[in-house]
Amino acid sequence: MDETFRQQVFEIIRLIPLGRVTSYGAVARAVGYPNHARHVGNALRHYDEDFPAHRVCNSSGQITAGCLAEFSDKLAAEGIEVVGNRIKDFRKVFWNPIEEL
DNA sequence: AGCATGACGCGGG
DNA sequence: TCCCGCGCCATGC
Repeated sequence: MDETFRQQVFEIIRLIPLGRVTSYGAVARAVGYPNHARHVGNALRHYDEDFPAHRVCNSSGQITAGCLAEFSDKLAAEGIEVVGNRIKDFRKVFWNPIEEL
């Protein structure tokens, strides 16, 4: 994917409010690429210290295996509980980028 | 050009 | 809800 795609993905994710989360697919739709959820994930393979990548999970509220430990800690620090690899009350804390445009 | 892969999504059963 | 299959699409070999 091109650089602008990544820029927009990062931009949207920075907008996620503290204590809320969203999904790869939702971000993809928000930047105008409805069928590129996988690429959103790819764009997130590297990010800065302060970047809230932990606020992004799949459409069913599950955290990807490799980042489980790190993400659940950060999420817990923001008041979001993680049970197993799943975000508790996902529907409640879900933030939809589209509705915020 | 063909095939596998991946921080994914969705509809069915 | 869980599990599965299929769709999706850039990338790399």
